[in-house]
Amino acid sequence: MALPDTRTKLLDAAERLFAEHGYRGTSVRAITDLAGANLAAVGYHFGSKAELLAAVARRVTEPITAAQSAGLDALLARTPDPTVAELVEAFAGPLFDGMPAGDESGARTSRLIVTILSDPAEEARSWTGPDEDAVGERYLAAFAQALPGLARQELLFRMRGILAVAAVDRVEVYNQPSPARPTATEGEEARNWAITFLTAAMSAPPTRA
Amino acid sequence: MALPDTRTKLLDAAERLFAEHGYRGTSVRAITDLAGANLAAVGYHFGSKAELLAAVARRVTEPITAAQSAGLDALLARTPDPTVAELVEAFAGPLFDGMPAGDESGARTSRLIVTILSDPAEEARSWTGPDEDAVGERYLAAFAQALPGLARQELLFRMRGILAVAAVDRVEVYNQPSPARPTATEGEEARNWAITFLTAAMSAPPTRA
DNA sequence: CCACGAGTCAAACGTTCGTTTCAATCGAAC
DNA sequence: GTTCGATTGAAACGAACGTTTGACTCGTGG
Repeated sequence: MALPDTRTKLLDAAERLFAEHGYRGTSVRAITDLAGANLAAVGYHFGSKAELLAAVARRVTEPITAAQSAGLDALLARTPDPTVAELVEAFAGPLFDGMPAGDESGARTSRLIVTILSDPAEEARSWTGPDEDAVGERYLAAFAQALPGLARQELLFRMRGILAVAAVDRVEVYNQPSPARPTATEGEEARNWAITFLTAAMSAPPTRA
Repeated sequence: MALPDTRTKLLDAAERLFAEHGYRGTSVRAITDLAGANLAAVGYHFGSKAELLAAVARRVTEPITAAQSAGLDALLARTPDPTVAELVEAFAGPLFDGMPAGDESGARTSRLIVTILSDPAEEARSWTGPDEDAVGERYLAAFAQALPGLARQELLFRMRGILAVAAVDRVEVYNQPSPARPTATEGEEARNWAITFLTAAMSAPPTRA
């Protein structure tokens, strides 16, 4: 691990390039060049470009999903009835925490999320695994308990809204030229703004039919 | 206009295919095939694939921007101090109205918006023109008046949140297989949910520093 | 000392891409 | 009836793509 092996270097390079230029906009040659590896290394270690994307997506989303799950565990251990604000913090927080702003890796991570989430390439679709689904279901139940009277469909809509804000927000930030990038404190600020924004949104009374 | 000319047929085909498969995932050949035109027609009428995308983006965003602008005009004509709810309705409403759900064109439009908004292709960047910027500035001022005490930066963050929810929401809907697509009443429902969600979010008190 | 398997390498494969070329076509103006 | 500009047609261009191949390197176990 001191010296990253070729497989890890490929994952790093692919993560960065997929985040910057999308799946289709990134060539295998660009990945292997950045990784300092041979062109055939992708085929050897991952089988194909699409499987490399899947591996990258797994590596990026796993810690976020784990943090969301652990956050809900900690919350429920403290109280059986978490507030909406607490749930939003636990659910949306990790979506921003993967991003130590100031470091490029943060914006890269979020950029990758939205890229994968919205990439029209067939290979990028249905990237969520059973883990993501399970965590989503748990939060869905917790939010339903904290928001009685809200129809399941509308609740689903609102949880998608959380993902939308968390993911898309950083796109334009990332696209800005380097000097305009957010500093570390600005990144923290954005996180707090998002929590405020989303807590209020989630707490809204049900829409009258 | 009864018989659409080649140029219009190319715009229609490109809009649909860009929305479904993204800029890079759509070949010029696929566009001309769907339009029933010759391969060289894109080069002749638009110069290049990138300029065709710009023309499509312009055609899609223009009516939305116009509706947002007219909505703000109507609002300000009625009262000098619109509420946050009224502003959200006027700003976010047109983002959903371009989408007569049940018809495919709606989902296509929103899909195209998020595709263009988040497409990592350089050609798809900086697609906003002076019109979009001007409307955004006017709403920014109106929201600032309705939300005194909110820092400009946080207000900008929240307005990006509106775009995020309006655009991303429909991505997963569109990706679902046909039978699961929303019906017309479901589309109306989503619009109302979004207004509720976003009005509450925009009305949140400023984040404490 | 040798044999073996994992990993790397340069090279080439066939395909698809955006664009360009130039001849053919067509309707309207003269 | 002919000329002319606008448009369309078939074909080809070079470049870039993902993938595959087969030889080579090298540390390790027999």
